[in-house]
Amino acid sequence: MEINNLKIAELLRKIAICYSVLDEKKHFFRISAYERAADSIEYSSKEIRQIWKEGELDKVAGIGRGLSKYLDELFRKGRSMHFDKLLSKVPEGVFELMKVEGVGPKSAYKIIMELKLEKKKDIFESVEKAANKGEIAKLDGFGEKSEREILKGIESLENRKEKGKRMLLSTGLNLAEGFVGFLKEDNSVKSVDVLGSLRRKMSTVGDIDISVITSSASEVIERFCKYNKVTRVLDKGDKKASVVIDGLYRVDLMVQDEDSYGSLLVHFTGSKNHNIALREYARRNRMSVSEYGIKNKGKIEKFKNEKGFYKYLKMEWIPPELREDGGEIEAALEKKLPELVKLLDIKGDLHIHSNFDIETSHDLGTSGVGEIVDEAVKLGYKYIGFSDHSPSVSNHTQRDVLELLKRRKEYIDKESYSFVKSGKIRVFNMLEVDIMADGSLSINDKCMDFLDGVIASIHSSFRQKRAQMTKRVVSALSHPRVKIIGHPTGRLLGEREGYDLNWDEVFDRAVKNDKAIEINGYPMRLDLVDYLVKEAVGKGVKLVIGSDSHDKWGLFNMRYGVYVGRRGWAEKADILNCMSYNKFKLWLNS
DNA sequence: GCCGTTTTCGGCCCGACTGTTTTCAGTCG
Repeated sequence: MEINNLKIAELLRKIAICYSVLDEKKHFFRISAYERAADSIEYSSKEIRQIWKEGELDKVAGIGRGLSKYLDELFRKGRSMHFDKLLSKVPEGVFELMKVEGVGPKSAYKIIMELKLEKKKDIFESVEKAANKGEIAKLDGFGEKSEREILKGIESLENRKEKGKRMLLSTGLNLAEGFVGFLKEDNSVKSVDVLGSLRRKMSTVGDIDISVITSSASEVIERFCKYNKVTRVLDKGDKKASVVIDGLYRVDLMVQDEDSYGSLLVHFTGSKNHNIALREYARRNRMSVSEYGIKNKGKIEKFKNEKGFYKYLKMEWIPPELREDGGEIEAALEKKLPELVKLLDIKGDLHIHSNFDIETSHDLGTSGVGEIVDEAVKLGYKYIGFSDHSPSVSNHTQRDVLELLKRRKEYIDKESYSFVKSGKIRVFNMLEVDIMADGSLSINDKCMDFLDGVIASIHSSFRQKRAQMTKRVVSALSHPRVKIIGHPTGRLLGEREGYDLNWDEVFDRAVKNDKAIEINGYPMRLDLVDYLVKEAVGKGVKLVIGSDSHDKWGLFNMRYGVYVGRRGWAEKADILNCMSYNKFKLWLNS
């Protein structure tokens, strides 16, 4: 397995931990340099190894001469003397034990070294044993309470079947909605907002952040901790509280007065790197930023809303989805932020599966064409496309396929007749065709001629090498009847990593052949991935957002696709299904 | 260890909460 960005980021974080264990004071800034380099690499849209091959390592943000040298050695020899030397000083169990809530590098190191657990295989079991004997409470700086908290932390970690698993954006938004409703029942609550990665609409989120304006903070914090899903209270203070819900997910509450609420919104919407970049910018201009306001010449300037906050820093208001320190601060200063695509800009949905049995080997939808069209009309769409999976290759001749397609078209026409006739909506007869292992397509040209448009997607042979995968996608992009590449990385969040393609080649071909790349809004896919959307937009690639719905409610997933587009800096003009019916049809037929 | 509309040297984001303390260290976001 070749070393990838995530692994490099993990390694650098481990090195940072080594430094803080060994002598945090001495290495204070070195530690944050390693952490920032790790973040930068983890969120890089390109593999760092590739960048190294091209000799551009020192152009990556957060990587300078020192890290370039170590990474160069790592890539050439598979290991770096410098990293290995540091790692050898800190037992592996330290990194494991740090997964426990409230246990950081110092505590983990101290427990393991003082109790001589460095050679133990199951560190959690060994620490549990020691804690039950009261050995941890005896250590300097620990007590009975912290011993109990560590035991609780290990227990809750082991209750979680998959440790550290992030939740889907859709799951997080739904859970947060429950909390918001509950908090709003309190009369003293003036306003509730969902912040953090949920507000930035990241495709997966690790926790839920909620903020409240209230006249009685302690009452609201009490109420928050008593919500029926809360299984554990982690922290509870005057201004904030943290709980675990369903034994799985962390929820943080922040309380603030109305006067400083704008600063709080900025602070807890983040991301961390956006905040750091904001503060560095403020510092360069002799100001200081916190969740209470902006300190200028010894006086704190307060802000009721975010617009005022950013304006004071001479910036445009930055949409939450862009707050990732990906150039948004520079753009906001120059007043050149993009006008991001909105859900209301979407005129049609082209990726919809019906329940018409077309004898496919993949999953069928569960709603009929009639009820789906009805729902689409209610959503205000001007056009939709039915894109069922193509019939299975092994069980059908191409003549069978054409026959099935004809029957399906009759069914679609009949079911949508009244809607189309009344002029409410137009319907495209499309298909989601498989890109086979050799790059050919699962139906022949004659069948494709029968359709209004083709989405081509990979549904098999996911483990091919990068070059072969790229060849498959590029050959589909070169087929005259294929207009859209569906869910281009094939990832399934929490289940399957996406395949890596040579994106430069794919995007260049898409532009050259006037094809579109799909942003799939199915919550588990959200694919094309946001940072690749940004790359694509930068190269002028046309995009289509599709819900990939398998029933009429699935049409609502369009919003998640739009969020991904927004995170990728996409404007209305980048998304083809923001065009009118006539323009879209013209493109489809071109 | 990184980085430059004050700087190739001398800075480096800010604050809450907890536990074990007797003024603070560790952890977290």
